[in-house]
Formats: sequence, C-alpha cells, structure tokens
Amino acid sequence: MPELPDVEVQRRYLESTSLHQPVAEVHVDRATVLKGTTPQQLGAVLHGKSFESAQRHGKHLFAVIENGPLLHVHFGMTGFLKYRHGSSPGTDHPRARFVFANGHTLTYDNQRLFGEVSLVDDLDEFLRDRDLGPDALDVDRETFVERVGARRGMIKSTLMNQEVVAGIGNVYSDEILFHARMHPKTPTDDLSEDALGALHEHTVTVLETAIAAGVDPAEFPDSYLLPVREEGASCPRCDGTVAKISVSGRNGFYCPACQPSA
DNA sequence: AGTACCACCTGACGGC
DNA sequence: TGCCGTCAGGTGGTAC
Repeated sequence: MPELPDVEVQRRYLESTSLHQPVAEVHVDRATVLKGTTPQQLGAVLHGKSFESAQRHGKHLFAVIENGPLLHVHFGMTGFLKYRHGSSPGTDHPRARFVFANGHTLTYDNQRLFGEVSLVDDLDEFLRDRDLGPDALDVDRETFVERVGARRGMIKSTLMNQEVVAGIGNVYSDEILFHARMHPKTPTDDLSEDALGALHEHTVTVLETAIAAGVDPAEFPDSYLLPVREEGASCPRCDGTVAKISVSGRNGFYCPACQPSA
C-alpha cells in the first residue's frame, strides 16, 4: 500500500481528522515500532499538545507537533492510520495510539511491523541522514532529468531508488513505465534527455492521478495498469498480455507488446 | 555504482 | 478441513 500516493492520502486523512486536538494519552502496543524514542518520551512530548499540520516527503509522513518536534511515521508495507471515536484501536494490528482529549483516537496500524514511528527535530537533517532525494511530486523537470540521467543500471531500479527521487516504489514504477511505454530493464543511461523529460511528465501525471483516485483501484482511469496488475491480464492499452519480470529481485509487471525492450 | 540475495515479521492464499 | 510452501506494495545489509 504505501508509496507516495498512499502516504499522501494518509497525510490528507491525518489533516482532515486529527489536527488541533490536545493529546491526552499515548499508547504504544508494540515498542519495536519506535525508533530512537521510548513510549515514555513520546507520551511526554505529546501530552497536552496538538498536531498543527502534516507534511510528506516521499513515503515519509511528518505530523507537526505544536511547539515541538515532528512526529515521523513510515508505513513499511502494511501501515495505515485510523481515526475513530473511543479509545479502542478499531483495527486489527494497532502498534501505537494517540488518544485525544475529545475522546477520539488516531491509531497507527501495521501488520508486518516494517514501518516506524519516531521523533524528528530537523526535517532537512533527517532527509540528509536517510539519503533521500527530492520528493517525486516536488522535483522539477530539469532536476529530475539530471538526477535520473546520472545513473546507470535499469530504469525500474533507478525510479525505485529513494536516493535518486523519493516516493516511487514497486507498483508505481511499473505504472510510470507503462505510460512511458518503456521496458523496465531499459538501461537508464540509454535514455535521451527528451525521454527523461517525458518520464518526468508521466511520473507527475501517474502520481497525481493515483492521489485523485484516492488510491482506490476501482477509481483509476481505464487506461491504468494498476487495477489489472497481474500476470496474464489483458493490457489496458493494446491486445498484449501483462507479463511478470524480475528486476533487482522485485517482481514487476509490464506489457511486452507496448513496452518493448530496446 | 549496481545487482542479487537474505533478513526483518505476519498473514493470506493456493495446492495437495 | 488442515498443513505447508510461497508470496506480499517497505528498507537495509551483505558479497560480488
């Protein structure tokens, strides 16, 4: 679930539900999701404070704590937020819960525990420490062309490399390459400046479209691969058949007919 | 610099 | 119905 569009949907969800409400209690159900902090510290930092806004960089979400640090949330492969009335989690795998004074609860659920919750003082420093490139929806064409073009390797791997551009994962790299009609194993350094520029345009369009669809597969345009992304499916664009391909150990899906290898 | 592979952890799903 | 292998959108470390 959690690539840039998914995290952006979570960010909007947090902003529409959880701002300007003092936190009364913090419950940590699994201390292993905390990185560099403790349940006690988290509770002390948040007690009586509200979230004022939420920011996102790539797949990372940051809630701005009133007069405090940022609450950093990463979703791993299975994380999501749930806001509801009452102090019970209301989800199957609650890992941390923020109970507001108004009786509502924001739950961080994460079945597979790959994500993390931490406190961040300085966002720029955090991005440097994690070697994160510019956000994929924020980067301008020139910078995108420069950064992607500086890489060798295969284009799918390059797009998924958070150091190059942050936010694109396995699913959306497939979607972007599908729209760009580009084979996943195309050597990145074979791409012309025009091809890289087009790739940037497709990146922006795909990510924005996914956000507008609320990342609900049923709401994607018919021309999108995601809703049918599996081996043997009919290509949404031609009479080809969707194929599976392994790229750097990840399973990708593409249409060999309209994304021919160079 | 890039790639393949393993690990982390849990659960869903298909095959037998 | 039940057991078992396989796979899953994330990142990070290893060896090559």
